[in-house]
Amino acid sequence: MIATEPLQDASRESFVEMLRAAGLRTTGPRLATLGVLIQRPHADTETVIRQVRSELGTVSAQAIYNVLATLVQGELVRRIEPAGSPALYELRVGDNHHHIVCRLCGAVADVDCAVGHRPCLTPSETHGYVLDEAEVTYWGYCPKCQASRGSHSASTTEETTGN
Amino acid sequence: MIATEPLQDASRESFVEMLRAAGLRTTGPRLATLGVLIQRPHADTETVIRQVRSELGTVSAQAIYNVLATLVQGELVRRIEPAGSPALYELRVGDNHHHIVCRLCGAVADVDCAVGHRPCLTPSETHGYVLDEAEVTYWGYCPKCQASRGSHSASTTEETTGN
DNA sequence: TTCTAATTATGGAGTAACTCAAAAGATCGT
DNA sequence: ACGATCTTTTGAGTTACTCCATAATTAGAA
Repeated sequence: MIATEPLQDASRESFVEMLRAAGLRTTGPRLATLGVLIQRPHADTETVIRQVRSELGTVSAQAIYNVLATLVQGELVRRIEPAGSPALYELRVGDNHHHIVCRLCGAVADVDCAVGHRPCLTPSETHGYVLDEAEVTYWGYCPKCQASRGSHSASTTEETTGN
Repeated sequence: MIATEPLQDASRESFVEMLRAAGLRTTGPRLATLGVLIQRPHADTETVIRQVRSELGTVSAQAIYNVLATLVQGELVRRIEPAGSPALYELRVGDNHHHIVCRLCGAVADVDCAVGHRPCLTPSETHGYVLDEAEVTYWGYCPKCQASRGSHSASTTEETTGN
């Protein structure tokens, strides 16, 4: 499942459109990165690098850092950074959804936000701050880690994420 | 305001008690760290190191990393890690309060949680996860950064935090 | 109070996850 | 196809840690 994904090919057209709509040039690393993120929501940088390389051959890590930063800035990609985890990236943007993170293996799952737009919650006291977003991170144990409780056998398998 | 703070001396007794209650030995770096955190909620490691040194003289950075980790484990201190920021530490534990973070300067303020115990929110769909905490981070602009909008003059002054 | 066992601090090395900058290369409007 | 502009490469540098072996300190027993 490394060369010529049908899924990728099918999405390629829309990726090009997405990039153009954001005023960005279409380059190999950008298309490949979008392809990885469609297949692996919540991928970290290292996963994106590995997957993009398996598709395109040699690509510098710096290029991927640039691509991800550009896509985030262009609002095609959202970056999250749960405590203790490196940055994770996802294609789902604009719906202000939230995340559940497993304390043991770091697996991430999406949770729809009941409100759906930012900020979905507002505190009673804002200390003079002007708020535009409420980010909610739920912490707990994923199904797999619940099974192997006590024997803390983390990091061997993941769940909803695909690192 | 560097040597012999009255505040510190007043709190010293209760710090000793806190440590003993958690089954921890009372050492200089630990007492000094607690002292710093009472004066500067949301201090980062580097701030704690600097302040502890100004009080005790030479203390290794590693010692402070150890102290902070120990205090967090003993539940005397809470560690938060807003995206884009190094770890921050605070003495307020056990009330499940939340935080407002300034997008420009990183200043952090506390927000009381209406519910007050964990988890204060529960999502509709948990994907099989067992949840024990809902962490809310509000993002926005602190009063000082609102004043200097557009001219992005961040990082010069802080607000509620004291880095 | 002194000793001993366990814990804690030091110093030095090492790592992950980035960021910065200059030069070579690719993209796209014309 | 051309050239201005944007991307990628290459390589160095930074931050915020973590790991380890050794030395120092502490708490509680004798």
